[in-house]
Amino acid sequence: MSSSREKAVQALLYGHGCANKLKLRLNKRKADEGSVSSDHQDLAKTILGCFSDALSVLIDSTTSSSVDQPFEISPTMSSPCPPPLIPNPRRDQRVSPKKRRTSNTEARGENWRDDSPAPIYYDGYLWRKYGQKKIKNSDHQRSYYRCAYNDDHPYCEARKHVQKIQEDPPVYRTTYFGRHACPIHQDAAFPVAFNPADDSEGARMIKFGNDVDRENICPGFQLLANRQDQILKEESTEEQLNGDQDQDQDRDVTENKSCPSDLVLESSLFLEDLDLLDAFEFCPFDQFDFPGCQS
DNA sequence: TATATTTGACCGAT
DNA sequence: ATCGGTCAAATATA
Repeated sequence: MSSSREKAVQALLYGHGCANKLKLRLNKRKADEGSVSSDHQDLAKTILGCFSDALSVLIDSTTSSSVDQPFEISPTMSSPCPPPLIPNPRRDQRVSPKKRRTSNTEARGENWRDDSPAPIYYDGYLWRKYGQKKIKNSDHQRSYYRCAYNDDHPYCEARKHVQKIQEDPPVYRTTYFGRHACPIHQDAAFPVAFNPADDSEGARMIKFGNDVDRENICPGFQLLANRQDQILKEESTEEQLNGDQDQDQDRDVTENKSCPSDLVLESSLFLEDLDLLDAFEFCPFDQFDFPGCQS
């Protein structure tokens, strides 16, 4: 994918997350106060739909030449390499590879799952792809990623799988396994509430914390992260006080009983802090493009 | 040259 | 026997 298209997708993903957040806020306000006009709700819904449509168009046009290849916005954007013409004889001499993990998701420590119209590019962690596999009864391949710092810190067992599970609108499921044990990530910003207890209660929390490296790369990130953390805490408290309606909505997101496109990007960065971003002259889109931040 | 991705093979779980 | 997760050489890219 070209760089400009990549940036367009990133911007759309950000916009989609913002629109989604706005819609949820309006829904919640209506439930709480009943004072939200249906016009505003419709407007938010329309905006959300526009972002979804635009993403669908871009993603479709990106993947049309390689149907089974997941849509990737990878930092290095490598092109697919052709299959080797000659099998490597040394593969037969391989000695005792690592034992594979069980396929049981609980035993493997599945922590969190997220469905989105495009693979999550930026979730706060750095990942390295180590495999891709055709999955039975699925038209699409599953990509396997592990923590990019796993080479230096083999005890960090964090992994994630990404697979397209629905065609129209496109839905990509990202499943996270294990816990980051590498020093770089275990105290890092983002993503997931890795506490299974939280997950069982329908938590879709993104945890923002300290991340010195990212702050160094993108000035203003820490301020944003701290603010996001505060917002999430407030929302967490609000949700506990909320009625059944919101709880049911959360449960649907977590259990993936239904994954409407207007809910799948709940894990994206939140947006009502655009004023905050302006205040620090921090381009919200730069968060997806660290090389750009560095320049 | 260093680094990341691709992809067929390997192998444990079912 | 089949499936899915991982390995690691080959390859692509910066």
